[in-house]
Amino acid sequence: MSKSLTHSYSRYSRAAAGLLGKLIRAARKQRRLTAQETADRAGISRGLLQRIEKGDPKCGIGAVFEVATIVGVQLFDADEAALAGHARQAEQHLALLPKSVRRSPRTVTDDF
Amino acid sequence: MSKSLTHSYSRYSRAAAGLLGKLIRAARKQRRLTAQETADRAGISRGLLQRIEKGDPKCGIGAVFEVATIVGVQLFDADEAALAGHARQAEQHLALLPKSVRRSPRTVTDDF
DNA sequence: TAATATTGATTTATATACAGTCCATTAAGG
DNA sequence: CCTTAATGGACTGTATATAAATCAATATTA
Repeated sequence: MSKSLTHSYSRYSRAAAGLLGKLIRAARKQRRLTAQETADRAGISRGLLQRIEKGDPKCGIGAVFEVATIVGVQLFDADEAALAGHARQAEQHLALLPKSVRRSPRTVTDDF
Repeated sequence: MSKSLTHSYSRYSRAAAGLLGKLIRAARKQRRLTAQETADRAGISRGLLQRIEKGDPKCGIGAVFEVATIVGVQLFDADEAALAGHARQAEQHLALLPKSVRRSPRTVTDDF
């Protein structure tokens, strides 16, 4: 079954993916890297790189991050150390919250 | 063909995906959203949400962004306006660069 | 503690992401 | 210019991402 994913992403998500693609493309050009060379280094195909730069939301996030790193686009702060720090922080914070969530029958609206 | 993707992501990419997952999970708990409810709103399955929160790099970036938005994790600055601005900027910048890159036979090293 | 909801994990079937290839077009640089 | 490389599409086959369903374990609230 599965309805072939009629589902479309929110404007924000599409904008975010598109922006990231453009940033990657600009960064790649700045570094004067060929699409092929960049793809090779990222371990992906040139076709996938095209989709990433075009902002295709269906691209794997790992591949996108990989390319972003290679061309010098940093999504979060900076180095791995910072990343690890963030992760630890997120986890500690998590520890203070209940491990599962019991929802009271409340209605919520999506607005973004 | 296709070697079943022996390729593994760089430490940074894996860390970034993992961090994002943890941030999403923490944010979801803070908002007291059920996994099921969050998945429903994002238009994805609960299983995929689990993988996203676990930091699986193979998850589609669109799905990840969608969930991130829903639970209130902003990757870039803030609102769509800012996003559009960034995109415009990235594009203008791009316009100043050569449309294709001609590489001089130069060797480069990956170090991240 | 009892009752119930949430989670984590696993399994299966199907849609599709991706690699690989080819071709036409465009653009760089001699 | 002319040559050659880079890019943008399109197409195909295969691996796999994803939805859906189920079950056991865990956590929450009454």
